[in-house]
Amino acid sequence: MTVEELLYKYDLKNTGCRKYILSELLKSDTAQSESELKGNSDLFDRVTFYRTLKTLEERGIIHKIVLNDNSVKYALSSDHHEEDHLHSHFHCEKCDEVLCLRGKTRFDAELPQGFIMHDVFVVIEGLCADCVAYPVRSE
Amino acid sequence: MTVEELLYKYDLKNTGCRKYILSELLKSDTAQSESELKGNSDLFDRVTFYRTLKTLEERGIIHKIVLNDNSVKYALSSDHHEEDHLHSHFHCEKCDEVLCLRGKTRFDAELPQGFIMHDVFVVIEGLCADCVAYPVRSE
DNA sequence: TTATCTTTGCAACATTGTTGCATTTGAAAG
DNA sequence: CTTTCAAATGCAACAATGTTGCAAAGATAA
Repeated sequence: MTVEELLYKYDLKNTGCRKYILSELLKSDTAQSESELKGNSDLFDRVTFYRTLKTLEERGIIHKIVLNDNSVKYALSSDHHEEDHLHSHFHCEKCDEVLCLRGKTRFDAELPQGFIMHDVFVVIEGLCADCVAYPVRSE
Repeated sequence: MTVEELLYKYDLKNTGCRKYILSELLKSDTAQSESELKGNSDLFDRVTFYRTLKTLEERGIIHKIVLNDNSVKYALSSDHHEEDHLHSHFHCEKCDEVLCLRGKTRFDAELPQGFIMHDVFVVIEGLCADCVAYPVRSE
């Protein structure tokens, strides 16, 4: 799916910053932070980035992942994203990559009487296969 | 357990900000944000608060909960905290209270080949019993 | 092409995280 | 009770991020 198709599908105008962000996210299979998305390109204002990410998130094209160090990353949502209330991600402590784990996790909770559960956000901290296989000594 | 006993147990000096923060956390059964802890008291500098929370967290007396809106709350750790690698909390969308759910949750994941899991952080978003029972209309 | 609604850039401000350094304080030793 | 020293605190300062208002530029439909 191309960026243009994506924007058309979600009834959003075909603007520069949106195209830029979506194409960056389409390129990579891991979630990206705002600064990773920006890279060293100074194409758009910081506020434009902020608002564009907000819009894309509100429309459900992308979703936000808040990590335990309060950093934030963004990833494309899958089609059946809204139906799923369990949002699981893996965060590599070494290389900082974030991977969506849709459908690969199970969660269950006994809440106190009267509580209602809407959404569950899971962040797994650990090491990805690359960082296990090729640990970097220099640090 | 008193604040003084707690500090003694963890080999920390009996200082003003530590006593203040720990007594606030002992009072309440829910997690508190830095500003909630502070209240409108101006007893300690912002940086002192920040560093004290950091120290208490590093020593394992308290732990940090990062919510999906990137706000942060703190709660006292239970004794067997270190052994447990599943950290689950409930966040009420309405009243913003955060409750620890130690031992009340189960989690399971199929990670890709070679990945290693260290810790799992879960935040459940929903409504607490009070907010279900007495919904506030004005908003 | 024009008209209109949306997006963007810029200025500005709030909150939070973070460090360095000088001063004060806790508590252990004398 | 004093001295002493490491540790804690307050202050200044800066970075990163979140957020709003407003004017200028851009996208799309007529």
